[in-house]
Amino acid sequence: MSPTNDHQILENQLCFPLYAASRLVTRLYQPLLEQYNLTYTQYIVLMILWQDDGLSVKQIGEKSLLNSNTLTPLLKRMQQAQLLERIKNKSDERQVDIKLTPKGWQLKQDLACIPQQLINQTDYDTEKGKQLKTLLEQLIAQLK
Amino acid sequence: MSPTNDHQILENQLCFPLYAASRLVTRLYQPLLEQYNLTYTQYIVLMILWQDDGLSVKQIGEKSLLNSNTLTPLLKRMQQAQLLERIKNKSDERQVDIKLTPKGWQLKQDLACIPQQLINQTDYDTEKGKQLKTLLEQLIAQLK
DNA sequence: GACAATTAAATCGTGCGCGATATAATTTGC
DNA sequence: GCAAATTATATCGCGCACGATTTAATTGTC
Repeated sequence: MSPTNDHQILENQLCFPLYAASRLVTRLYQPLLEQYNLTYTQYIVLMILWQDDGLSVKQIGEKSLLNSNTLTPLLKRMQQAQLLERIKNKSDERQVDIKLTPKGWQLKQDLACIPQQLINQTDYDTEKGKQLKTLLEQLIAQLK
Repeated sequence: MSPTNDHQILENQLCFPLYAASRLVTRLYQPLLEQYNLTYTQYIVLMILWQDDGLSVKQIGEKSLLNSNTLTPLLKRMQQAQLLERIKNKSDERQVDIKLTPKGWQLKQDLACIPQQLINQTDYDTEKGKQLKTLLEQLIAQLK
């Protein structure tokens, strides 16, 4: 039994609530997304593409903060599910551009209700949500 | 292209910064923990045990918000690494109690510097950190 | 005290995450 | 123009996460 450092106590760490909250929120999404055979990470990628279709794997990685070792298999699964196409870029053949299929676009409508549904379901204070989002974005900016 | 709902934009969602920040912080820990052959989740479990040795798998699950399907294999790996022992509880044989080995306790000293090291490394504003922690804990309490 | 219900871990299958490395295409330097 | 460096994906291996199910022990009910 060594002397206890204040920082070593779980309750004093920022990292644990971050980790726990992230998982809890993902769990909240999961049952809603499951109806469309989507995972949470696939949903993130869809949101990126709905806003900016045709991005390359690298560009999706920059927005999602995921690398090809996660994205390549994930995008292949989404291609299998006919949500998107993977197209070699003509002018730079190293690059693979991702284009949503009609089915991928359809999901944008199908899932439109999800965010509001979660807000209602949890009735988490909107003001606190905004504060939390701002603080998280500052942290991300610093770590990225 | 369907009408864009404000909530469907990645930038307006709370869930994404939460997910991204959590991964970024884990990445920050990873190289430091790797020196001791630990993963981030194993580190969480160690912190729980340093504070409360001898807890059952269920109790560790309550504190970490992880279930046996994650904890059982993780604890077995930690047992393999001789960080802890898994002991059948005499008075209730369904229960497995987890006791740290000397090597598991030793890590408490070895890793004592990590939290401060990360604080220095990122020089993230302490006041913001506290605010963020409070907001996250409120969110967790609501979702748990 | 037998038997149904409950509880604690373990097991199984799938999909991330990510460090490390490989492969192939493009760019740079000379 | 060609070899070296760089860049974009892909591949590999391992360890989470977690829903669903199984197994074994305990508790509750009559």
